[in-house]
Amino acid sequence: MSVDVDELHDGVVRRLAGAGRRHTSGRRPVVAALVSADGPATISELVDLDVQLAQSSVYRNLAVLEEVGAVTRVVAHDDRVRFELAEALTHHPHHHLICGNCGVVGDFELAADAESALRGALARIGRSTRFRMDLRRLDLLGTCAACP
Amino acid sequence: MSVDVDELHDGVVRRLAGAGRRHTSGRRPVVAALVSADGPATISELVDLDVQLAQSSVYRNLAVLEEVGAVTRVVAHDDRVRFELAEALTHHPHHHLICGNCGVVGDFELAADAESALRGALARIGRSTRFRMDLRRLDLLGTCAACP
DNA sequence: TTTACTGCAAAGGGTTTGCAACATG
DNA sequence: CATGTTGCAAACCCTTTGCAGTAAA
Repeated sequence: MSVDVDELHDGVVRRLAGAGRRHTSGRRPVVAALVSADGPATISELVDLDVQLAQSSVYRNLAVLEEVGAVTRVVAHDDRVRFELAEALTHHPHHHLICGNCGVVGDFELAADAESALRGALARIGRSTRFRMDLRRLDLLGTCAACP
Repeated sequence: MSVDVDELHDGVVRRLAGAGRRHTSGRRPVVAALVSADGPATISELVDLDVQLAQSSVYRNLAVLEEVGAVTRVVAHDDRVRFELAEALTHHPHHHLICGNCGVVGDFELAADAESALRGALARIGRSTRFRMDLRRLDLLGTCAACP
């Protein structure tokens, strides 16, 4: 991921501090793992990366980091929840491609014109429904290369 | 839902029979509940509709109905899984609007031109990624009318 | 020094499964 | 009648919570 890691780290610290939370030895590796992950990571993946960390702490830290706006919860397949760094920190707006078979999640970006066209269409949809559309999430289901 | 219920029912029976499964008293009410539901229903909603049914049977029947292509699993919020009748039976292609706050799910359709434009864009995305895009699912996250 | 945070283990809650009885084709 | 199906209850698995000790600011 081509992100300035230090700047990203500062962003996390700033957000934590702003909410009266601390930047601890248990949070740091979680963020680091999310930085190096090439897509939304499951909790068990994060736990496995650092056996030192207690599962419960990872759960709690992800909750805090989400609360603070540093990470985003990604709902993909039916089983596990996944997390990724918030776009506010990565400056990499993207959407998700979900494999309907195995549940793996990938990221993709839309070209600027496609993105704005889509946003326009969605805004119209939002007006005609009982939903306020903000395109906070656009997930697509397909089949990944590894699946039949 | 403006669907020919008898035809739909026949479709379910046909699919079950084709897979060597039986159309039973436990499956019928599940399908009926999905027909009357105005959107993807959670399993607990389905169980509550007919207290006669054992939870485990509802789970198993939904799995069978999905296997047979009669119902579709909808992944929405982080907690509960939802199910809806397969489009092959309802002939009502649609996408989903998910409330990012409370998790409620609504359906929506795209105008034909918007739909085909979107499909074109997605086909291009699929080619540039490791995914085979088939637009089997297009879920959008917004905020429902009932949430702040 | 205050109080957020951590680890451990136990509790929760939705989903799955084993098994014996039952019902469908 | 052969075998798919059902109910019940126990087993599972991921996630959450209580608590006492620890460590950030």
